[in-house]
Amino acid sequence: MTIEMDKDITNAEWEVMRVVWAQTEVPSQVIIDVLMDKRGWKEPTIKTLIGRLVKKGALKTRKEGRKFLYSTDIKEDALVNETLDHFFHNICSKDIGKTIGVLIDEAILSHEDVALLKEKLIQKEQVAYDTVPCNCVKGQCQCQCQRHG
Amino acid sequence: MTIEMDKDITNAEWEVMRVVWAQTEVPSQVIIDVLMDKRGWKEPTIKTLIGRLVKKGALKTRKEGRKFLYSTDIKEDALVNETLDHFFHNICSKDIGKTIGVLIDEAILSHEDVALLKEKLIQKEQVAYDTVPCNCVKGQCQCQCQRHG
DNA sequence: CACTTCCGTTTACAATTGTAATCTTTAATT
DNA sequence: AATTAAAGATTACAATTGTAAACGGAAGTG
Repeated sequence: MTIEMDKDITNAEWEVMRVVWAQTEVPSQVIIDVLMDKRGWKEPTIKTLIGRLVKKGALKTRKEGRKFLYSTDIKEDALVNETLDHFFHNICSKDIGKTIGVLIDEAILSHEDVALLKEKLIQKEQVAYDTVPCNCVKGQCQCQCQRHG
Repeated sequence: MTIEMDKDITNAEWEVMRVVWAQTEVPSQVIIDVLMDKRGWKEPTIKTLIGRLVKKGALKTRKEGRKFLYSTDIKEDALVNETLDHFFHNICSKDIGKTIGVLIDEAILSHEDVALLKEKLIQKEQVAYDTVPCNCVKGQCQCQCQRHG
Protein backbone atom coordinates (compact mmCIF):
# COMPACT_ATOMS: atom_id res chain seq x y z
CA MET A 1 0.00 0.00 0.00
CA THR A 2 3.01 2.26 0.28
CA ILE A 3 3.31 4.60 -2.65
CA GLU A 4 6.80 4.97 -4.01
CA MET A 5 7.21 8.66 -4.50
CA ASP A 6 9.87 11.20 -3.78
CA LYS A 7 7.90 13.54 -1.62
CA ASP A 8 4.59 14.12 -0.03
CA ILE A 9 1.67 15.77 -1.72
CA THR A 10 1.15 19.19 -0.22
CA ASN A 11 -2.26 20.67 0.42
CA ALA A 12 -2.17 22.86 -2.67
CA GLU A 13 -0.98 19.96 -4.77
CA TRP A 14 -3.79 17.80 -3.47
CA GLU A 15 -6.24 20.03 -5.31
CA VAL A 16 -4.46 19.26 -8.55
CA MET A 17 -4.44 15.56 -7.82
CA ARG A 18 -8.16 15.58 -7.27
CA VAL A 19 -8.74 16.96 -10.72
CA VAL A 20 -6.51 14.31 -12.23
CA TRP A 21 -8.19 11.58 -10.21
CA ALA A 22 -11.56 12.74 -11.45
CA GLN A 23 -10.52 11.95 -15.00
CA THR A 24 -8.24 9.48 -16.67
CA GLU A 25 -6.13 11.96 -18.51
CA VAL A 26 -6.46 15.71 -18.33
CA PRO A 27 -4.92 18.57 -20.25
CA SER A 28 -3.51 21.31 -18.05
CA GLN A 29 -6.24 23.63 -19.22
CA VAL A 30 -8.87 21.63 -17.40
CA ILE A 31 -6.86 21.64 -14.18
CA ILE A 32 -6.34 25.34 -14.57
CA ASP A 33 -10.00 26.06 -15.19
CA VAL A 34 -11.17 24.00 -12.24
CA LEU A 35 -8.73 25.46 -9.77
CA MET A 36 -8.82 29.06 -10.90
CA ASP A 37 -12.50 28.77 -10.25
CA LYS A 38 -12.38 26.80 -7.01
CA ARG A 39 -9.40 28.44 -5.38
CA GLY A 40 -8.98 31.70 -7.19
CA TRP A 41 -5.40 30.83 -8.05
CA LYS A 42 -3.68 32.46 -10.98
CA GLU A 43 -2.84 30.36 -13.95
CA PRO A 44 0.93 30.37 -13.27
CA THR A 45 0.31 29.13 -9.75
CA ILE A 46 -1.48 26.09 -11.04
CA LYS A 47 1.18 25.51 -13.65
CA THR A 48 3.76 25.52 -10.89
CA LEU A 49 1.85 22.93 -8.92
CA ILE A 50 1.49 20.72 -11.97
CA GLY A 51 5.19 21.06 -12.69
CA ARG A 52 6.12 20.12 -9.15
CA LEU A 53 3.90 17.09 -9.21
CA VAL A 54 5.45 15.95 -12.46
CA LYS A 55 8.92 16.51 -11.06
CA LYS A 56 8.18 14.52 -7.95
CA GLY A 57 6.77 11.66 -9.95
CA ALA A 58 3.18 12.01 -8.87
CA LEU A 59 1.91 12.89 -12.33
CA LYS A 60 2.75 11.24 -15.60
CA THR A 61 2.60 13.03 -18.91
CA ARG A 62 1.70 11.92 -22.38
CA LYS A 63 2.37 14.27 -25.21
CA GLU A 64 -0.56 14.68 -27.50
CA GLY A 65 0.29 17.03 -30.30
CA ARG A 66 1.65 20.20 -28.82
CA LYS A 67 0.30 19.72 -25.36
CA PHE A 68 0.51 17.24 -22.54
CA LEU A 69 -2.12 15.08 -20.98
CA TYR A 70 -1.61 14.44 -17.29
CA SER A 71 -2.43 11.28 -15.42
CA THR A 72 -1.29 9.48 -12.32
CA ASP A 73 -0.54 6.01 -11.06
CA ILE A 74 -1.27 7.01 -7.52
CA LYS A 75 -4.57 5.69 -6.31
CA GLU A 76 -6.66 8.22 -4.50
CA ASP A 77 -7.88 5.83 -1.84
CA ALA A 78 -4.39 4.49 -1.28
CA LEU A 79 -3.04 7.96 -0.71
CA VAL A 80 -5.94 8.90 1.52
CA ASN A 81 -5.42 5.81 3.63
CA GLU A 82 -1.70 6.27 3.80
CA THR A 83 -2.10 9.86 4.87
CA LEU A 84 -4.59 8.91 7.55
CA ASP A 85 -2.44 6.07 8.84
CA HIS A 86 0.41 8.47 9.07
CA PHE A 87 -1.63 10.98 10.99
CA PHE A 88 -2.90 8.32 13.35
CA HIS A 89 0.66 7.83 14.52
CA ASN A 90 0.12 11.06 16.40
CA ILE A 91 -2.53 9.41 18.53
CA CYS A 92 -2.26 6.84 21.28
CA SER A 93 -3.48 3.54 19.90
CA LYS A 94 -5.85 3.32 22.84
CA ASP A 95 -7.68 6.37 21.49
CA ILE A 96 -8.12 5.23 17.92
CA GLY A 97 -11.51 3.74 18.61
CA LYS A 98 -12.90 6.93 20.09
CA THR A 99 -11.41 8.94 17.27
CA ILE A 100 -13.12 6.80 14.69
CA GLY A 101 -16.26 7.25 16.74
CA VAL A 102 -16.15 10.98 16.28
CA LEU A 103 -15.62 10.53 12.57
CA ILE A 104 -18.73 8.39 12.42
CA ASP A 105 -20.68 10.94 14.43
CA GLU A 106 -19.73 13.70 12.09
CA ALA A 107 -19.94 11.83 8.81
CA ILE A 108 -22.86 11.87 6.46
CA LEU A 109 -23.43 8.21 5.72
CA SER A 110 -25.76 6.23 3.55
CA HIS A 111 -27.63 3.17 4.73
CA GLU A 112 -25.22 1.21 2.62
CA ASP A 113 -22.27 2.81 4.37
CA VAL A 114 -23.75 2.04 7.74
CA ALA A 115 -24.30 -1.54 6.71
CA LEU A 116 -20.76 -1.84 5.47
CA LEU A 117 -19.32 -0.45 8.65
CA LYS A 118 -21.50 -2.65 10.79
CA GLU A 119 -20.29 -5.62 8.85
CA LYS A 120 -16.72 -4.59 9.40
CA LEU A 121 -17.33 -4.25 13.10
CA ILE A 122 -18.74 -7.72 13.26
CA GLN A 123 -15.54 -8.96 11.67
CA LYS A 124 -13.54 -6.82 14.01
CA GLU A 125 -15.23 -8.27 17.02
CA GLN A 126 -13.55 -11.56 16.27
CA VAL A 127 -10.14 -10.05 16.68
CA ALA A 128 -10.87 -7.34 19.22
CA TYR A 129 -8.73 -6.98 22.32
CA ASP A 130 -9.80 -6.72 25.89
CA THR A 131 -7.47 -3.80 26.19
CA VAL A 132 -5.71 -2.06 23.37
CA PRO A 133 -2.06 -1.73 24.25
CA CYS A 134 -0.70 1.79 24.38
CA ASN A 135 1.95 2.35 21.77
CA CYS A 136 3.21 5.66 23.01
CA VAL A 137 6.67 6.62 23.94
CA LYS A 138 7.21 7.22 27.64
CA GLY A 139 6.16 10.76 28.40
CA GLN A 140 3.83 11.17 25.47
CA CYS A 141 0.64 9.79 26.85
CA GLN A 142 -1.26 9.44 30.05
CA CYS A 143 -1.37 5.68 30.35
CA GLN A 144 -0.43 5.24 33.97
CA CYS A 145 2.52 2.96 33.53
CA GLN A 146 4.17 5.58 31.45
CA ARG A 147 3.38 8.75 33.27
CA HIS A 148 6.17 11.17 33.94
CA GLY A 149 6.78 13.43 36.90
CA MET B 1 -14.91 22.97 18.48
CA THR B 2 -12.77 25.36 16.49
CA ILE B 3 -9.59 26.22 18.28
CA GLU B 4 -8.64 29.86 18.27
CA MET B 5 -5.01 29.86 17.39
CA ASP B 6 -2.77 31.77 15.07
CA LYS B 7 -1.33 28.94 13.12
CA ASP B 8 -1.44 25.24 12.65
CA ILE B 9 0.57 22.77 14.64
CA THR B 10 3.29 21.33 12.45
CA ASN B 11 4.37 17.72 12.59
CA ALA B 12 7.44 18.44 14.65
CA GLU B 13 5.45 20.63 16.99
CA TRP B 14 2.90 17.90 17.42
CA GLU B 15 5.51 15.84 19.21
CA VAL B 16 5.92 18.62 21.74
CA MET B 17 2.19 18.95 22.20
CA ARG B 18 1.90 15.27 22.95
CA VAL B 19 4.33 15.59 25.81
CA VAL B 20 2.40 18.53 27.21
CA TRP B 21 -0.90 16.71 26.80
CA ALA B 22 0.49 13.77 28.70
CA GLN B 23 0.95 15.96 31.75
CA THR B 24 -0.72 18.95 33.24
CA GLU B 25 2.30 21.18 33.39
CA VAL B 26 5.76 20.28 32.22
CA PRO B 27 9.14 21.91 32.53
CA SER B 28 11.03 22.17 29.28
CA GLN B 29 13.53 19.65 30.53
CA VAL B 30 10.94 16.90 30.41
CA ILE B 31 9.95 17.77 26.87
CA ILE B 32 13.59 17.86 25.90
CA ASP B 33 14.33 14.51 27.49
CA VAL B 34 11.38 12.79 25.88
CA LEU B 35 12.03 14.11 22.40
CA MET B 36 15.80 13.85 22.38
CA ASP B 37 15.18 10.23 23.12
CA LYS B 38 12.27 9.63 20.77
CA ARG B 39 13.36 11.71 17.82
CA GLY B 40 17.07 12.18 18.30
CA TRP B 41 16.64 15.93 18.15
CA LYS B 42 19.20 18.22 19.72
CA GLU B 43 18.24 20.24 22.72
CA PRO B 44 18.15 23.58 20.86
CA THR B 45 15.83 22.09 18.28
CA ILE B 46 13.31 21.21 20.91
CA LYS B 47 13.68 24.61 22.54
CA THR B 48 12.88 26.18 19.20
CA LEU B 49 9.74 24.14 18.85
CA ILE B 50 8.63 25.04 22.35
CA GLY B 51 9.32 28.70 21.63
CA ARG B 52 7.30 28.63 18.45
CA LEU B 53 4.37 26.99 20.17
CA VAL B 54 4.44 29.62 22.89
CA LYS B 55 4.64 32.36 20.30
CA LYS B 56 1.68 31.01 18.37
CA GLY B 57 -0.38 30.70 21.51
CA ALA B 58 -0.54 26.94 21.64
CA LEU B 59 1.42 26.69 24.88
CA LYS B 60 0.97 28.72 28.01
CA THR B 61 3.76 29.36 30.47
CA ARG B 62 3.83 29.75 34.18
CA LYS B 63 7.03 30.90 35.77
CA GLU B 64 8.08 28.81 38.69
CA GLY B 65 11.28 30.11 40.19
CA ARG B 66 13.82 30.45 37.44
CA LYS B 67 12.13 28.21 34.95
CA PHE B 68 8.85 27.91 33.14
CA LEU B 69 6.20 25.28 33.31
CA TYR B 70 4.37 24.69 30.05
CA SER B 71 0.76 23.79 29.62
CA THR B 72 -1.92 24.16 27.00
CA ASP B 73 -5.58 24.98 26.68
CA ILE B 74 -5.86 23.05 23.46
CA LYS B 75 -7.63 19.74 23.90
CA GLU B 76 -5.91 16.87 22.21
CA ASP B 77 -9.08 15.25 20.99
CA ALA B 78 -10.42 18.55 19.70
CA LEU B 79 -7.30 19.15 17.69
CA VAL B 80 -7.25 15.60 16.40
CA ASN B 81 -10.84 15.88 15.28
CA GLU B 82 -10.35 19.25 13.74
CA THR B 83 -7.32 18.05 11.82
CA LEU B 84 -9.19 15.02 10.56
CA ASP B 85 -12.23 17.05 9.57
CA HIS B 86 -9.96 19.32 7.67
CA PHE B 87 -8.30 16.47 5.88
CA PHE B 88 -11.65 14.93 5.02
CA HIS B 89 -12.38 17.99 2.94
CA ASN B 90 -9.99 16.46 0.45
CA ILE B 91 -12.33 13.55 -0.06
CA CYS B 92 -15.67 13.34 -1.81
CA SER B 93 -18.36 13.06 0.83
CA LYS B 94 -19.62 9.96 -0.93
CA ASP B 95 -16.35 8.23 -0.06
CA ILE B 96 -16.25 9.06 3.62
CA GLY B 97 -17.99 5.85 4.58
CA LYS B 98 -15.51 3.66 2.75
CA THR B 99 -12.64 5.63 4.15
CA ILE B 100 -13.84 5.10 7.69
CA GLY B 101 -14.20 1.46 6.76
CA VAL B 102 -10.53 1.18 6.00
CA LEU B 103 -9.71 2.87 9.27
CA ILE B 104 -11.77 0.28 11.09
CA ASP B 105 -10.09 -2.52 9.18
CA GLU B 106 -6.68 -1.30 10.11
CA ALA B 107 -7.36 -0.25 13.67
CA ILE B 108 -6.61 -2.26 16.75
CA LEU B 109 -9.84 -2.06 18.71
CA SER B 110 -11.06 -3.32 22.03
CA HIS B 111 -14.40 -5.02 22.53
CA GLU B 112 -15.47 -1.84 24.20
CA ASP B 113 -14.45 0.20 21.17
CA VAL B 114 -16.34 -2.13 18.88
CA ALA B 115 -19.40 -1.85 21.07
CA LEU B 116 -19.16 1.92 21.10
CA LEU B 117 -18.86 2.11 17.34
CA LYS B 118 -21.71 -0.30 16.83
CA GLU B 119 -23.82 1.85 19.06
CA LYS B 120 -22.94 4.91 17.07
CA LEU B 121 -23.86 3.15 13.86
CA ILE B 122 -27.22 2.26 15.24
CA GLN B 123 -27.75 5.93 15.99
CA LYS B 124 -26.46 6.82 12.58
CA GLU B 125 -28.87 4.52 10.88
CA GLN B 126 -31.69 6.77 12.00
CA VAL B 127 -30.28 9.64 10.04
CA ALA B 128 -28.61 7.81 7.20
CA TYR B 129 -29.25 8.86 3.61
CA ASP B 130 -30.21 6.72 0.71
CA THR B 131 -27.51 8.40 -1.23
CA VAL B 132 -24.87 10.68 0.16
CA PRO B 133 -24.72 13.82 -1.93
CA CYS B 134 -21.42 14.57 -3.57
CA ASN B 135 -19.93 17.79 -2.27
CA CYS B 136 -17.19 18.14 -4.82
CA VAL B 137 -16.47 20.98 -7.08
CA LYS B 138 -17.16 20.31 -10.73
CA GLY B 139 -14.11 18.59 -12.15
CA GLN B 140 -12.82 17.22 -8.89
CA CYS B 141 -14.70 13.99 -8.62
CA GLN B 142 -16.16 11.26 -10.74
CA CYS B 143 -19.80 11.61 -9.81
CA GLN B 144 -21.37 11.47 -13.25
CA CYS B 145 -23.27 14.71 -13.12
CA GLN B 146 -20.06 16.52 -12.66
CA ARG B 147 -17.70 14.78 -14.99
CA HIS B 148 -15.56 16.90 -17.23
CA GLY B 149 -14.21 16.26 -20.70
C1' DC C 1 6.56 34.12 -43.69
C1' DA C 2 5.44 37.36 -39.72
C1' DC C 3 2.47 37.61 -35.74
C1' DT C 4 0.18 36.01 -32.06
C1' DT C 5 -1.25 32.60 -28.84
C1' DC C 6 -0.82 28.73 -26.04
C1' DC C 7 1.64 25.96 -23.04
C1' DG C 8 5.38 24.27 -20.62
C1' DT C 9 9.77 25.98 -18.21
C1' DT C 10 12.51 29.06 -15.52
C1' DT C 11 12.93 32.30 -12.17
C1' DA C 12 11.16 34.83 -8.06
C1' DC C 13 10.20 35.57 -3.56
C1' DA C 14 8.26 35.59 1.01
C1' DA C 15 6.60 32.50 4.71
C1' DT C 16 6.91 28.23 7.01
C1' DT C 17 9.32 24.28 8.70
C1' DG C 18 13.00 21.34 10.30
C1' DT C 19 17.10 21.53 12.46
C1' DA C 20 20.52 23.69 15.23
C1' DA C 21 24.35 26.94 17.13
C1' DT C 22 25.15 30.85 19.94
C1' DC C 23 24.08 34.40 23.18
C1' DT C 24 22.26 36.22 27.44
C1' DT C 25 20.27 36.12 31.78
C1' DT C 26 19.75 34.54 36.00
C1' DA C 27 20.20 31.21 39.50
C1' DA C 28 23.15 28.07 41.98
C1' DT C 29 27.65 27.12 43.95
C1' DT C 30 32.32 27.91 45.76
C1' DA D 1 31.43 38.24 45.15
C1' DA D 2 33.14 35.35 41.26
C1' DT D 3 32.25 31.27 38.64
C1' DT D 4 29.58 28.08 36.56
C1' DA D 5 25.49 25.99 34.90
C1' DA D 6 20.94 26.04 33.19
C1' DA D 7 17.15 27.95 30.61
C1' DG D 8 15.10 30.88 27.62
C1' DA D 9 15.95 34.14 23.53
C1' DT D 10 18.21 35.32 19.33
C1' DT D 11 20.17 34.18 15.14
C1' DA D 12 21.01 30.90 11.33
C1' DC D 13 20.16 28.53 7.40
C1' DA D 14 18.58 25.26 3.93
C1' DA D 15 14.39 23.03 2.17
C1' DT D 16 9.61 23.25 1.33
C1' DT D 17 5.41 25.58 0.24
C1' DG D 18 2.25 28.99 -1.52
C1' DT D 19 1.88 32.19 -4.82
C1' DA D 20 3.07 34.19 -9.14
C1' DA D 21 5.61 36.76 -13.04
C1' DA D 22 8.41 36.29 -17.04
C1' DC D 23 10.43 33.60 -20.74
C1' DG D 24 10.83 30.58 -24.76
C1' DG D 25 9.38 27.52 -28.19
C1' DA D 26 5.87 25.42 -31.00
C1' DA D 27 1.47 25.93 -33.44
C1' DG D 28 -1.97 28.23 -35.51
C1' DT D 29 -3.44 32.60 -38.18
C1' DG D 30 -3.32 36.28 -41.37
